[in-house]
Amino acid sequence: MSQSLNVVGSATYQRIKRDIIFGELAPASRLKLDKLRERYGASVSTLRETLNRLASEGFVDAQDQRGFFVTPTSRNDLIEIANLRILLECHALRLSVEKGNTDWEGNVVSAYHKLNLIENKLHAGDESLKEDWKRYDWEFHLALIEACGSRNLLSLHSVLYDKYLRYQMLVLTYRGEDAIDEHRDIVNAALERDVDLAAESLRLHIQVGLEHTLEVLE
Amino acid sequence: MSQSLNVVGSATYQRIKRDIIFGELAPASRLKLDKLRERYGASVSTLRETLNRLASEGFVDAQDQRGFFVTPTSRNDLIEIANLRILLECHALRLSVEKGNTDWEGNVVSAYHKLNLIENKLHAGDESLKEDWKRYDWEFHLALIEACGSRNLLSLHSVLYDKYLRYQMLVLTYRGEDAIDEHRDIVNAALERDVDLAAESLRLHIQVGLEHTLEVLE
DNA sequence: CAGGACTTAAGAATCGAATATGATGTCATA
DNA sequence: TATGACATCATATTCGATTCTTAAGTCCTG
Repeated sequence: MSQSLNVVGSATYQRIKRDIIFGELAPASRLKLDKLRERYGASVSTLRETLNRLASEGFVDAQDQRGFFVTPTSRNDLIEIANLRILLECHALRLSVEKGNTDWEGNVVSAYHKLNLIENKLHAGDESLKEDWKRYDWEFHLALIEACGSRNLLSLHSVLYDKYLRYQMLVLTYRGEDAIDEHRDIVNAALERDVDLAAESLRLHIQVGLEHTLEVLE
Repeated sequence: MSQSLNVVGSATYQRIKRDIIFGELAPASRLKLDKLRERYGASVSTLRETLNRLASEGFVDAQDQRGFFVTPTSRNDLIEIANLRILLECHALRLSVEKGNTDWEGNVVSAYHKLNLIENKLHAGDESLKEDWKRYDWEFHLALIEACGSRNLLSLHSVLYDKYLRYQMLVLTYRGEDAIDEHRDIVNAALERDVDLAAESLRLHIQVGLEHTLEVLE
């Protein structure tokens, strides 16, 4: 979303955020400025800008005079995140399906196609594609709701998506054919402009994903 | 919400945010680091931390190599904000009305009572109470949804509330008896545990407020 | 007069040093 | 031995100076 686009700054922002989402910076672990300076090659000031930003998005915990920590994970937090994602994403999908024009349909079909290719490969056992899968899944879900007409809604949603993604990355398992089927159901309903069915399919998709993640999560 | 509580930092954060919401830093105006340093007595680094934070909350626009600007306002943005507030706050209210215990009821009654006192004074023409009114209105709306059981939801909501508030402050007018009545309807329905009616009353309250603001806005 | 290259000034981005704070360990005293 | 004062250290916070980028003039040339 709204990049604070400079050179060192936005680069470290991207990298730290990515490392948190992909679990390379473990939940609840401490983020010492000096260590981060080594690791990311940026000065304390730049790092602090980044960390403050991530703190307000909820990926980092800022504690008074005690520094920064990766936001801890919990089952309860995951449930909250998933439910909020359902609330926002289904709402956005409804609007999008109502308003979407030809370009929107094209983007949805294209994103779905690309996601499908990757998912079939993943299903065939190629584990090296996790990073790609993440990108295509994101682009698919985004394409679906992009015609909702609310920048603010899309912006809130993107943060939620990333938070949810962190939990998925934590458990690391791929759901396989089920996810493929669910995606298909959503696309079909969306393209047929069946608002209710599309929203319900999406809700189910997230719900099932949540349950799956909760199960695997220790 | 989640304070990055230090001394200089959090103080300037609070002050700048307040100044944006209350219109003392006008929409779309440029935020030069030097000027801000004079005005808030903090160094560039500290200011940049603050501004980055406000940027990720959406109160400030950060443009690559061109600095910071107060996020501009627009009718369309206002509409988006109001609709999102309806979506999140009504959802939270439903949960809260379902789950709220005795303490919750007590807080709601208390917050409502205090808001009522202020609103009657405002209605009687005492304009000096704007800052107080803001606080009590916030505490009222928060009390209602506080038992929703989702920290994440409350956190998203609080940002939205503030964004909406900025528009209210922009038009400066007080809606009078109508608002008083609307608040009463919400409380009554909430205390009677009529989930649907409470949510609908709240939706109406925000909707009417939106239309009022849109009308006055230029 | 129009358009482009050069110069200059304003301001943003970045940095490492200086300061302040909280955590930890040590010692004296009851 | 338990407790509290004190010193020490690790680390967060804050700052102003330095470097880099962009925007605005200015001048030269066709």
